[in-house]
Amino acid sequence: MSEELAARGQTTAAQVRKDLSHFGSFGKRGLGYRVRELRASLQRIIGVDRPWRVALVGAGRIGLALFEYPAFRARGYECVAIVDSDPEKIGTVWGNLTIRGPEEFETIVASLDVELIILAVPGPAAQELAARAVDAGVKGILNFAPIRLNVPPRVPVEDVNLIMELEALSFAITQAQRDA
Amino acid sequence: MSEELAARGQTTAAQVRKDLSHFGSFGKRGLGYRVRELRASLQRIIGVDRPWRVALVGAGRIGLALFEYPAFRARGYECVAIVDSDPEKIGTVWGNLTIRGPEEFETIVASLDVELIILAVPGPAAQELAARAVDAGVKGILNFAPIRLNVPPRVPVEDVNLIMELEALSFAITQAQRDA
DNA sequence: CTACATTTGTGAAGATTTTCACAAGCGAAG
DNA sequence: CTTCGCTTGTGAAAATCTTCACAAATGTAG
Repeated sequence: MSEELAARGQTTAAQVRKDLSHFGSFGKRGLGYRVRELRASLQRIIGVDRPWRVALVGAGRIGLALFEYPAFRARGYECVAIVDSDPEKIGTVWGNLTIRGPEEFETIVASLDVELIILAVPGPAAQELAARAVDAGVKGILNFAPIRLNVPPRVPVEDVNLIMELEALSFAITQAQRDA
Repeated sequence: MSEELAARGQTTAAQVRKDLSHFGSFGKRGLGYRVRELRASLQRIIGVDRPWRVALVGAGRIGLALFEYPAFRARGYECVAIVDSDPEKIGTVWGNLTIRGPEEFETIVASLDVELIILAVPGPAAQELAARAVDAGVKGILNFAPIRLNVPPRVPVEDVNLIMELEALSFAITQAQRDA
């Protein structure tokens, strides 16, 4: 069973068991893990056993792509607001939401109880919006802007930097060719 | 100087120096690093001292967002072809490129010398297209499909899984609250 | 109830990564 | 030419992570 999980996760059985042991004991010796139970336990540990309220900040191409990505909602991330600074876009309707202006940002976060933001704005605007989000009570940021956000350590930030991903590929390929 | 680089990279001076030492000696003791030189050396090591030819596979929202992202071209990643399976899209023009059908995929890769693909198609289609890309000579894959691609180890794959990034945020927040 | 076949959970060993701390080298100043 | 202040490059130590290997459980069969 831990063997099977290891194969799926591209790791080893011992690693799976050790990792799980950091959070508790989930299996039965001689038997394995009961899948539904393990799944539920892990969901609780990760914190995805309840929905999360998300605001999309930046209604550009990336913002749109994310907004339309059905897996988000399916996994419990519910987009409750969209903010953009482009006057052309403010007032536009996407799905069931109307795009709001940045001056309403704090109000929106507070009134809709936004916990996470997806920050998909150009680099220069990102830092200020991140700071305002944190002040307004946002608890985490998924950052697509190619800058390192300066926020208090209690607010986790996940950076998505596609350029760096491509560079990692370039490096791996270059390296492999050098060895050959 | 290594201090400054460390601050920027959210790490320590010793780490910066140790990391660099794996590839050679770039600074001058007592002096620091000459920025232009170091930069050029690193670009050569990473393999971004020359352009890379990229094909976009999947012309959905994500594909479009990436295609329009100016930083790609600016960093030397040149999109030379777009492939999609939707008959509605085939023949459509994006920028300077016409969207091609998947039956032309191998021909395109060979004739245009595609080295990397950005795989932005729904999960079920991804594995087959990845395999075909590898057979056609593609050297690396940036994968947006939420599956683990099965390709030979000589072909590096970088996965971008936005759900997992959000889950990492959920976990960090949940964990922090538990500690408090 | 006992022996057996399993598979987890986990200390201990081994491997890797990070940090420490300092010698080696460099330019400047005298 | 020598001394001094500074910063890199790097062995050694410390910390962390991964693998190993086996005792502790658990169900099954006799």
